[in-house]
Amino acid sequence: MSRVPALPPPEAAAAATGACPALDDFDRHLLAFVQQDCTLSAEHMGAAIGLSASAVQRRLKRLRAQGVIQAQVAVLDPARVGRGVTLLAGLQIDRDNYPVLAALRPRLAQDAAVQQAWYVTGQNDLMVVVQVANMAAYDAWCAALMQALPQIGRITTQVVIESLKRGLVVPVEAPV
Amino acid sequence: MSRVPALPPPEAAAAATGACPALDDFDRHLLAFVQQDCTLSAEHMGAAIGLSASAVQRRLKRLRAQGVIQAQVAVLDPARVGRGVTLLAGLQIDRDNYPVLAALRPRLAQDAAVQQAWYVTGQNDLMVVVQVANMAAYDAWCAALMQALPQIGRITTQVVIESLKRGLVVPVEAPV
DNA sequence: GCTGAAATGTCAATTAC
DNA sequence: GTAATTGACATTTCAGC
Repeated sequence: MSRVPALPPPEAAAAATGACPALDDFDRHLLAFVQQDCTLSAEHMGAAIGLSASAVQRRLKRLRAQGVIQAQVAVLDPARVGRGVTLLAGLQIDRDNYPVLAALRPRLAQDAAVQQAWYVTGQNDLMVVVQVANMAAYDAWCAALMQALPQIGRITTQVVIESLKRGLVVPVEAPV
Repeated sequence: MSRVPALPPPEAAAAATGACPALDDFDRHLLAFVQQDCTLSAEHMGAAIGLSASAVQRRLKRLRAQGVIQAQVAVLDPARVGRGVTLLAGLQIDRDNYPVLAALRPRLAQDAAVQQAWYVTGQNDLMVVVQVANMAAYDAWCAALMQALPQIGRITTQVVIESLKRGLVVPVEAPV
């Protein structure tokens, strides 16, 4: 009759309500896996943590639907596609021109050279990671940005000599 | 005998040699696709750019083998896994202690809170993107780092108020 | 002690590689 | 052609009455 005793779902019930994304240990293990390699088969991951392939698929589907998994993407080597130069641009906005931040948002989003952008506290108002082919391209990028948005008072540049760590991996530990 | 006329590989032959990764328009289109969503089927992408599914799979396999595609990963929402606070830490190393950079490299690589790290020019020697649960955790992170490596003269912190753009997408345009 | 919801595992069928 | 994903169904566990 019974072949395998169904394993007890700890707080899985609460997670399925949809509202509160309470992740259990299975979820955390799966998230750790797919953050490193999302091409692993459900069977492979399930065998590693003690779940069937179907259960793994269901959980990943739920995590995608809940927005915990935002996307599954390929990471390229920038140098191999002709964008080997990375820079960190610190943007300072004049005190009286803070509304320009609203205009900056769509511009940064559409700008292919902009890889990441944060609105921050401190010396700069915005920090932008820019990926270009060479310094001339960066110079042109700065010129175009400052011409389009004169409210930008200053751009402080930090040239990346070497990228020591690159990724969007977020640690998924137990909530203690 | 022959059923389907072998499709003309433009500079694919040169690329397949392994040495020179000359990307053609098909490759660039595929890279643009998979950077946004690597779960798209080969058939879907092939139909969009005029290639068979098999051809798409061959090209993607080659791009992975060449290292153009470094990885395929899931991107998580940091807030949904309890790491909603992002900071940019600027590390300054004392002039006489530059060898500490060698010790920093493995430490940053193993530190789960460190998402990205660049060795840069300018005011700071290193810029580090740190992802933590709250400011207390960041304080502890700084304390641990400075205790482990006293050669770090100063850590300048920029707190991320809002992430305007997040990703590792690299534009893949024609070489021109 | 019984009933209902939720999650798992197994199997078959579809799809993609 | 092979492997993996998807959907359907029976079974088990837990919460509530």
